[in-house]
Amino acid sequence: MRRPHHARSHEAIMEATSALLSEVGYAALTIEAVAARAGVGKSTVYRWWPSKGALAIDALSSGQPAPVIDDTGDVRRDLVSAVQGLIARLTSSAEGTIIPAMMADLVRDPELAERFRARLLRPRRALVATVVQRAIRHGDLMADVDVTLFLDACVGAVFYRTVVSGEPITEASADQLVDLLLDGAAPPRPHGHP
Amino acid sequence: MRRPHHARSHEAIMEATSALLSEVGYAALTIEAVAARAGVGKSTVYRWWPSKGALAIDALSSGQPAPVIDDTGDVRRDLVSAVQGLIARLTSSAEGTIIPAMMADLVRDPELAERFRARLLRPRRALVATVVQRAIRHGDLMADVDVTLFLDACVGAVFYRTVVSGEPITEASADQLVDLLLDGAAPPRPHGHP
Amino acid sequence: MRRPHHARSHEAIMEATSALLSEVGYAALTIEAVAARAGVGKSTVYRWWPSKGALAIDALSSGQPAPVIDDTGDVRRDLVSAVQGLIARLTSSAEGTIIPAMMADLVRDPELAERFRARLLRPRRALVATVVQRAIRHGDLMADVDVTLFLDACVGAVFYRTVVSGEPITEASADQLVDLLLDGAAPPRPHGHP
Amino acid sequence: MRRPHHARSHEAIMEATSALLSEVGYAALTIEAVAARAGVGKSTVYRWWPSKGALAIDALSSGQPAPVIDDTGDVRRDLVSAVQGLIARLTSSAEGTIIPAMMADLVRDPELAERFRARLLRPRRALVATVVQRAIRHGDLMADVDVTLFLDACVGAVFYRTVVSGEPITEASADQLVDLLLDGAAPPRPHGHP
DNA sequence: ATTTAAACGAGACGGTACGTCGCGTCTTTGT
DNA sequence: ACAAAGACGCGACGTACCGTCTCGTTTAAAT
Repeated sequence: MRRPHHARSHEAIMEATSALLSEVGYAALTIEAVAARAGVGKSTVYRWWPSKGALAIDALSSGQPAPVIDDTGDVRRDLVSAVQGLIARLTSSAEGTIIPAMMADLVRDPELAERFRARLLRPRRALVATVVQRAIRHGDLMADVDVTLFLDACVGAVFYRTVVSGEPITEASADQLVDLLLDGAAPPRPHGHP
Repeated sequence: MRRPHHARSHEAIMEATSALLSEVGYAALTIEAVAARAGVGKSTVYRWWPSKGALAIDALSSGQPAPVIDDTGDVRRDLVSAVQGLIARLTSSAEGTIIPAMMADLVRDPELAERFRARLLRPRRALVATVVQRAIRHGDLMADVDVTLFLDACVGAVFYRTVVSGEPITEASADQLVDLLLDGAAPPRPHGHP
Repeated sequence: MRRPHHARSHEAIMEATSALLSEVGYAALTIEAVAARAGVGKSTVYRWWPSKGALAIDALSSGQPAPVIDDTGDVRRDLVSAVQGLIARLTSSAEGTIIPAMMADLVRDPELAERFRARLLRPRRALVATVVQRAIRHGDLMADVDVTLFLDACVGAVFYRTVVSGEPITEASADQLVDLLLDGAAPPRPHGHP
Repeated sequence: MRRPHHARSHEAIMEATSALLSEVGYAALTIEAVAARAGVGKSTVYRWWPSKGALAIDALSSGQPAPVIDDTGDVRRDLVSAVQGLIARLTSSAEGTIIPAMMADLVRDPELAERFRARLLRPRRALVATVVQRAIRHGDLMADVDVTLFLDACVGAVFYRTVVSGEPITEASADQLVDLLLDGAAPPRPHGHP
């Protein structure tokens, strides 16, 4: 069973990390500063966390306020609302900068990536997945929809636009995107695929 | 007219950067190493490039082999082929690692981000945009499709899945994705939107 | 009567110290390593020994094989043999390195120095002092010889040459040194001091 | 040809080292503190000096005031005066502590030992050697005296007594020692060795 | 053909953070 | 109850690059 590190230092470190993350961002976060701020030796940080990435992931996930996802039964409406939440989160400089900034590390370090997915990604995805799966059961989405791919397209579009392509994005974009994903870009055909 | 930096060193620096990028990746790329490898003083590098990000972008864009996009007239087929190419590029460790690794810097440095988009992104996007726009003209895609959003969804899904969600992705995923984007996830309705 | 620390750990610590001293030397000796090697907690070591110097002194003195000094009655011969033994000990890398290495600590810590003298130095000096004192009684050395100074000159010359001046020294040097100390460097004068 | 490092930093480092040596001693001297005190980056120190030992040796030798050795022609008197100087230097806490403290390092690091001998030892020895050699030429010392051994015995006795045996030593001891080395401990014999 | 100014290679410089090691003290755990 | 195990705050280690800054030296344009 995992030893629940001496509670004192653990908490101090998490708090220091959160504070520094929002003050200076991920790139300028240093383990040295975390330790100093937490009133803790560097080795104590290194003893429990293998890298600043792990530190940041734990700090983010321990302080997160359980994001709420609407679940009214109307897929379109629920998805739009979820996407709007995502856009808000990615464009508010706090989180919106941290996660892309961590990507360089995620790409290099598979263990870190797994920690990221387990602690930050999957919990949030599960919420949206629920909405999608119920919609499938209700016949509002086609039975053969690949839920995972659908989620990737949904979140990926927002993420990519925000971070990579840099095109302007507003909460209004949420409608467009959801329409695209639900109705497709091709004109409706009389009886399915030709 | 601006003197185009002394050809000698410029080329040597670009070559050294490319070589190091593929040998050690973006994160471990250092300007010191580039200068040393190019047989050039550090200040010569700094004179012409403001950051290692700029260096990498120029190195990547100067050596790129003009990606070819099929343009057969069949949107679905052309898009699938383009997405397959994208998947191949992002999962081959070379380029697939470099671009995500640069994101931390892109997010912090708007000028760098602009350089990235101008040199690497827009040229490639333009090719696919052409395909999409013609499809619109031919009536194969709906007239009100937002081309930019469509591209972001298309590329973003692949990018996000590869780098962030980490779900398995193969060239076969290209079909699924294109189907989703063209036909939508909702079941076809008899006469358009209710 | 003083409880002789729990025999088990005491012995294990002494053995670990001796082993490490001969493997890595005094400078690289650490209390952490001693404790680990002895299968003992660090605090157990600290409970009984105040410093690594004390540890080393005890380890050296507990394992020493009672150096034998010739005592044939011929001062010159006995001294030469004693000096040869000293040279051998100081130039064999094991002990020869440990004692000079401890000097930094001896100079800083008077209690440690006293422990060093009591446990390692005086026992050995006493043996040679015996030889010298008998020689004085027999008239082979002058009555006003300061035994302590004589011993310091004798051992100091060897020690200093070995460790500080670094001049080559062999067992043959023993003869030269003893001759110098017994006969002096000045030419013999007809009737004693003028 | 040796590059005479950028004079600025070189001097600042030497001064900081000297100051710290006399304030905290050799054992507590840290390169970090030297750099800080000199207003210099650590790497600048490491660039020019391989170890704190080298730093200390250079600092000591660069600031030394050319010790004066009496050379009156009377060997006994000159030697006594030289030994008195030596005693004074070794018992004044400044130098007296530094050199023994360095010995642990000298013993481990032959290059450092050589630097020590070249910069600190040989210059001083040369002065006394001159006195001894002239005495030999004048017939005041026997022709077959090994000058090096004589010096080692002379200095070694003082050094050893001060640092190792810890016996009390005063400037008066100088007379005793010189008498011992010049006249020997054995009673004068009528006509040389029997 | 000579001058002149820039760009150049080399690399020292003051810094910052790295990740590691051992200190000596203090706490927990298990027997 | 004691001792092993080892976490803790601390401080220094020696290394790697950062971005800036002299240094002479090419090198090619303008005289």
